[in-house]
Amino acid sequence: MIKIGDFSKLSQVTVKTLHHYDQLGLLKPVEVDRFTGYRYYAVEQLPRLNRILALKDLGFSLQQIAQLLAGDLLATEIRGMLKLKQAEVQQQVMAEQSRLTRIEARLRQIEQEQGMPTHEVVIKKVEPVLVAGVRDVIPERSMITPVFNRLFDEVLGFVERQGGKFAGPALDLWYDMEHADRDIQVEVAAPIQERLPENGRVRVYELPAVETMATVIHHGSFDGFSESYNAILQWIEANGYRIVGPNREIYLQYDRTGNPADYVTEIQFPVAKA
Amino acid sequence: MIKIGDFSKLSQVTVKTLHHYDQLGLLKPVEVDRFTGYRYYAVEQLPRLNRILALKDLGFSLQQIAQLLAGDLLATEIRGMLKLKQAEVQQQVMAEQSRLTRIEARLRQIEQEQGMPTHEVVIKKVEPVLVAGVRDVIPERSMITPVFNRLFDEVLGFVERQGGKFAGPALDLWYDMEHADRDIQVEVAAPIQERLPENGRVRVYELPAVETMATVIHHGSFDGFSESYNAILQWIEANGYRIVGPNREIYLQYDRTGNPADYVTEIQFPVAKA
DNA sequence: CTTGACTCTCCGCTTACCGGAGGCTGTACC
DNA sequence: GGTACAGCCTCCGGTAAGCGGAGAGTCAAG
Repeated sequence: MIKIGDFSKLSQVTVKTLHHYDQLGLLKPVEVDRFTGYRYYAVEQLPRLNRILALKDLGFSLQQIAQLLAGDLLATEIRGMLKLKQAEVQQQVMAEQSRLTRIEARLRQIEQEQGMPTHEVVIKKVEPVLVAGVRDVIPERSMITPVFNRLFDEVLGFVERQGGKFAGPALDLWYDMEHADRDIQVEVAAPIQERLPENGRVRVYELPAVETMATVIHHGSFDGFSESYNAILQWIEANGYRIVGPNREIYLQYDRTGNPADYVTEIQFPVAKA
Repeated sequence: MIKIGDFSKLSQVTVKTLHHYDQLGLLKPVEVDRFTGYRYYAVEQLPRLNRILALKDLGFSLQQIAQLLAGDLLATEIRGMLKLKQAEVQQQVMAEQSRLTRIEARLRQIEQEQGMPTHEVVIKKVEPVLVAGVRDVIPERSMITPVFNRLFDEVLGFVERQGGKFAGPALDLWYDMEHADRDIQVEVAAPIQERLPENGRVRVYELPAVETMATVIHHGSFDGFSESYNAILQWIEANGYRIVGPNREIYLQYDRTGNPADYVTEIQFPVAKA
């Protein structure tokens, strides 16, 4: 029977920690003086303490260790907890490694640009959206703006005539993944609250959810779009993703008659780990 | 100017988190209604929020992000923080991988033994200890106990005669790393509080510190020692360590006239990552 | 005007302890 | 036997990054 300080020295575990384990019931002293409250341990308790430390080292929480040490678990249950933990740690390792990749990419970027990059790419999950959309083909690049304006008017007019309600900013999709210069497949769409009957060229359907969407915010006129596109495409390349669907542009702030410097657009690319 | 809920939907960041960032000063709403306290955000704030998320993804704390975004850092300082973070994450990855190794070892052990292993190996750091020690050679295995008894008497008698004070349990060291059967080099030592003059065969010196010591607690008579030795040696092997010095045995609880079932001994092997 | 969806602040909770305050206790030394 | 002083006790608060909920006030639509 030794005092907590000596037990602490033997086991290399702080007194605070021993207090904590006592409180949790993980490792109770063999005796507690009823008058002074002093805790007395036995060296025979070292194996249990070591077991606690070993399990902690494997990544288990003290709660789980309490279960594991309670002794009322079957070998298969213990095996199950270990398997689970193994999977968790493997996840963790992969996450850290992709973090490393991103840090390296950022370091390279800093060398080049002498400062923090201006375009931040964020991975997010996108929910499905009910939209009214019109698809069309743009014959050549110079026609993009006029065609888009026409398509927006078409879709917005449709929703208005059908008495539908807008539910969020308008967006477009580029089905042409090869970046062709002519005959570009595009779609313009407006999120709506409730399903409307289709009419003419306008289709009403649900834009699919995307589990991993790489996104970047473009701030300012459309002239600078290519910069943002470069940034996100480079990021996708550098972080080992590949594009797996049409990209979207979401017009978070856009007014055809307003100041282009105030425009805010989100560019989205559905991606997956290469 | 949009309300927090809409900003939350746009950015996929919970309202709670936005509250938190506001409080920390990381991302203040462009306007707060002075009467209602309602927060109003602008879509132009999305880039900053995205930058926060990106840095968080790299593993930075919100405090560090606040610094990074304050803008009063030089490019070299930013680079330094990234380099540091990179090293940290690399450490982390290695730690997780060795954790995986340990989990696998434990799983194999469970398959074999149908339950939790009985000997827990723990890595610890050992401080230097001032000891009085006697070195000797044991001609053959059967002589271990008598020789040890004699050496213990020799050391303990020396300390007593010199008026020294014991500072912790007695221990021995096995210099013979090849596990020879005859002419085994051993040392028996007693920790003492203050330096004493050497005398006869007894040397007084400091046992070196060991950064990574693999240890296991053996509970019971010395007959079962080989089991504990097997356990720790297997563990060292399975976890990619190698032995880098003489192993020690520390007699935490030992009384030559007591019940051997109560003995508690700690076996220590200095190791390093292979 | 009412309802229901939002929003506010404040409080407590999470993990595995650490640090410190204020107050006993044990022991070594004179 | 007295007195330091180290050791021990309990209780409280803090850590990072929010989550959950209570209770109260606010906004927009019908």
